[in-house]
Amino acid sequence: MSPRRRDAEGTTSARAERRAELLAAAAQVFAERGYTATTVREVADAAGILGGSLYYHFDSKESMVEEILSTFLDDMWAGFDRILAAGLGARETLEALVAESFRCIDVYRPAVVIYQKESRYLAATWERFGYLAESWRRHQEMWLGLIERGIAEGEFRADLDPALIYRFIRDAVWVAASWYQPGEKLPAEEVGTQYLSIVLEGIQATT
Amino acid sequence: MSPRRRDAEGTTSARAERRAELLAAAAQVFAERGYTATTVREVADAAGILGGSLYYHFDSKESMVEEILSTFLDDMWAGFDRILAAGLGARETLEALVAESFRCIDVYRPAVVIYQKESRYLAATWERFGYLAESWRRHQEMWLGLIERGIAEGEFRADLDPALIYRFIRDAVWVAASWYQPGEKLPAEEVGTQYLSIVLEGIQATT
Amino acid sequence: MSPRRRDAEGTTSARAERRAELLAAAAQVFAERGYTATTVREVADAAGILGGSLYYHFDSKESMVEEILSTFLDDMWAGFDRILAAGLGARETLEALVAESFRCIDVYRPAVVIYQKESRYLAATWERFGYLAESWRRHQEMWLGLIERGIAEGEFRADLDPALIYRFIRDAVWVAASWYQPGEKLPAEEVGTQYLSIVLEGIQATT
Amino acid sequence: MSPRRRDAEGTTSARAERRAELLAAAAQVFAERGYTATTVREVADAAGILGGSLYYHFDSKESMVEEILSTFLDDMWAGFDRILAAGLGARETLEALVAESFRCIDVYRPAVVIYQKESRYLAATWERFGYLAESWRRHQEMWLGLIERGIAEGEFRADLDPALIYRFIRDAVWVAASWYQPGEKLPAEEVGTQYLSIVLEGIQATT
DNA sequence: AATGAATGAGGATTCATTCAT
DNA sequence: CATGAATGAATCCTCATTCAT
Repeated sequence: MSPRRRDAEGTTSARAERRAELLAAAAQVFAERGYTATTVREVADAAGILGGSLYYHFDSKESMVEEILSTFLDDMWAGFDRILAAGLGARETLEALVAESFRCIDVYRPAVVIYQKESRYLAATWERFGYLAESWRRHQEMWLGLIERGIAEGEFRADLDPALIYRFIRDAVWVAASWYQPGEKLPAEEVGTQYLSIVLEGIQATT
Repeated sequence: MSPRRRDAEGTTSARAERRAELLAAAAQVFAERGYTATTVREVADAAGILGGSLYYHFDSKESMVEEILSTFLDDMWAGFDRILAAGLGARETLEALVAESFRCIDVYRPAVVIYQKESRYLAATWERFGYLAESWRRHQEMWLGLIERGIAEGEFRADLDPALIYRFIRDAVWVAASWYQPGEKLPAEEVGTQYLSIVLEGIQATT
Repeated sequence: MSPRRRDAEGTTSARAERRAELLAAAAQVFAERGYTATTVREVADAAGILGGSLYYHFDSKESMVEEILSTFLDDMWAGFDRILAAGLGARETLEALVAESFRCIDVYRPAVVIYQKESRYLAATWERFGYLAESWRRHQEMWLGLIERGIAEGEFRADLDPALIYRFIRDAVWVAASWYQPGEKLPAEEVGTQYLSIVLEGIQATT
Repeated sequence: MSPRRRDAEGTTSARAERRAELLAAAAQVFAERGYTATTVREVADAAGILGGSLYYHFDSKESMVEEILSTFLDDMWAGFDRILAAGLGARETLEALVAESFRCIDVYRPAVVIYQKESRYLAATWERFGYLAESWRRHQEMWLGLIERGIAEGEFRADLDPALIYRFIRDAVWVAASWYQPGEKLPAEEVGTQYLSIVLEGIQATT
C-alpha cells in the first residue's frame, strides 16, 4: 500500500486496462458494422483516439479481433467444461449450458456476435484463426453428445434428427446476441429462462 | 415470329439468363465470404470472367446485391402475403409461414444468408437499401401480430413474452440458411417440418 | 505472319514488354535514391502512371526489386559460369571476368548498384532475398579460388593477402557502377580495359 | 575546484559522453541497415533506451546523422589538409592520403559507410546536407590534382585516364569500410599498406 | 460481350516526433 | 533523464470502377 507499490501496480494494470478499454470499443464497432466493413479509423474514433495510436497497443486490426475472440472463448469454454464435468443429467446439463450461454451473451455480447458472423470468414482467410473452426467443432460435439444422450435416456424426443436439434438450439440461443441490447426490457437471465422453457417443451419426450 | 423478332427475344432472354447466372455466382460468394469482404474480382472468378466484364452487365457491386436481395424478397413477401390473406387460424398460419420460409431457404439460400448477415450494414450505409429495414419491420409486425393472436385465441402459451417468441422463431428458422447446404441429408421441407414440430411443442398452450 | 498470329504474339510479349519498361523505370529510381527511400509513387511517376497501377503488374515493391535483381544475377552468373568452364589460365580468366563484369555494368547498371547497396539490407529483412547472400558467397568463392590459383601458379603476387586482393578487385570493379553514367566519356568496355590494366599491374608477380 | 564547478563540468562532460555513446550506437545501426531503413526505435533499442528518449539529446533523426557525419568529415579533412600542406612529392602524398583514409576507416568505420552510401540521398533531400556534395567535390579535386601532378612528374602512368584513376583509388579505398570489421584478421593499417602496394604497382610508371 | 490496362479514392500500417509525468 | 502514450503525415497496398480495343 506504499505509494511506490501502488505506482508499480498501477503502471502494470494501467496498460492492461487501456487495452481492455480499446478492445471493448473495437468489439462494439466490429459487432455493429462487421469486421471487414469497419475501418481502423472507426475503431479509433469510437475509442476517442487517432487511427495510428491503436498501433501502439496492438499489432494489427487482425490481432484486435483475435484478442476479443480468444478472451471470450477461453471464458466460455471454461464455463462449459465446468458444467460438463459436473456429472449432471442430460436435462440439467442442457439447462446449465443454456444459462451459461446467456451469461456469455450478457458479458461478451459484441464478441459473441463477431464469433457468429465472422468465424467462417476469419478461419478461411487466416491460419491464425483456425482455432475458431476448432471451437465450432467442439461446440457441435458437445451439443450432439448431450442430445443423443438425452434421447437415449428417454428425456428428449426420439422422432427428431439430433443434428437438427443441435443446430436449432445453437442458433436459437446464440443468435439472441444479435438482437439483445444492454437496455433490453428483459434481463439476459430471464431471456435465457424463457428460451430454455420453449426449447425444453419443444424437445422433451412426452410421457 | 419474324427472324428479327426471334432474335430480339433470343437476345433479351439470353441477356437475362446471363445476368441470372452471374447473380447466382455473386450470391454464392457474397453469402460465403460476406459482402464487404468479397471483391468484385472474386465474383468474376466464380463466374469465369474478368473483373471489368461484370460492368457490362451491372452498374456496380451494390446493384448486384440489390438485385439478389430484391428478387428474393419480392418472392418471399408474395408468398407471405398469400398466406396471410388466406384467413387461416393462428396455428395453421404459423405452419404455413414456416413452410414458406423453408421454401425460400431452399430456393434462395445465398440470398437469405445475405439478407440476414448484411441487412443492417447495407441499410445503415446506403439509402437505397432502406427497404431492407422496412422488410424486417414487416417481418416483426407479421410474426408479432400472429403470436399475439395465437395467445389471445388460447393456442399459444401466455407465459412467454411475445416479442421473445417472435425472435426465437425468426432466428431459429432463418439462421438455418446459414448451415443448410445443397447436399444436406434432410430435404429442406423435412427440416422445416421438424423445426415446426419443435416450435409448436415449445410454444403451444398445454391443455 | 498472319495478323492473328501476330496478335497472339503481340499480346503475349506486350505484357512482358510493359513489365520490362516498368522495371527499368523502377531500377533507375531505386538505384538513384535507394530502395527504402524510394516511394512507390516515385516509381510510378518515373513510369508515367499512377501509384496503384503498378500493382496490376507486380505484387509489391518487394517483388519489383526481386525481379530486377534476379534478372541481372541470372545473366551475370551464366556469363561467369561460361568463363569458369572455359579452362583458361588464371590471368586470362581474370581478364574475362572483369570484362564480363563491365558488360553487366553496361547492361544492368541500376541493378548492379542496387545489388551492391541493398543486398545486405534485403537479405537481412526478408527471407526471399536469401539468394543474395548466396550470390555474394559464390562471388567470394570464385574470386578467391582464382586468386589463390594465380598465386600458386606464380602469376599473381604472393606477398598479398588473397582475401584482400579479392575484395580489392571486387570493390574496385563493381563500385564503378555507382558512378558510371550512360553518357560517360569512356565506353564501359574501355573503362574495363583500363581498370584491368591497373589491377593486373598491381597484382601480378614481377619477373 | 568548488563543488559547484566540478558539478557543472561533470554534468557537461557526462552529457557529451552520453551523446557520443548514443551517436556511436546510431552510427552502427545506420551503417548496417541504411539510414532510411533504420527506425528511431532501432537506434534507441541499440542504445538501450526508448524511442522518445532520444529526443532529449537530439533534435531529430536527421541531426543525428548530421553530427555523425560532420564529426568524421571534420577530422578527415583536417588530416588531408595537413598532408596536402606538407609539400611532399606526388607519390609520398598519395601514400599519406591512403594511410590517412585507412586511419579514418579504423576510427570512424560506421560514419565512413554512411558517408558512402547515403551522401547522395541526403544531399538530394535536404539542403542542410549540401556540405556532403561539397566534400565529394573537394575529394575529387584533391585526388585529381594529385594524379595529374604525378603523371606530369612522370611518377604515374600516362596511359590511363586520370579521372578513372581517381575513381579507382577512391572506390577501392573507401569501400573497404563496408567490409572491414572490428575483429578483422589484418589491422586497418596493414590493409592500407597492402592496398597502397597494389595501387602503386598498378599506377606507377614503369621505368 | 469480354479483355486488360489504368485510375484514384480509401484503407491498414509505419514511424518520426511530441509531451505530460 | 527516461518513459510511454499519443499524434498525424506519409507509405504501401487494395479494389471498385472506367474505357479503349
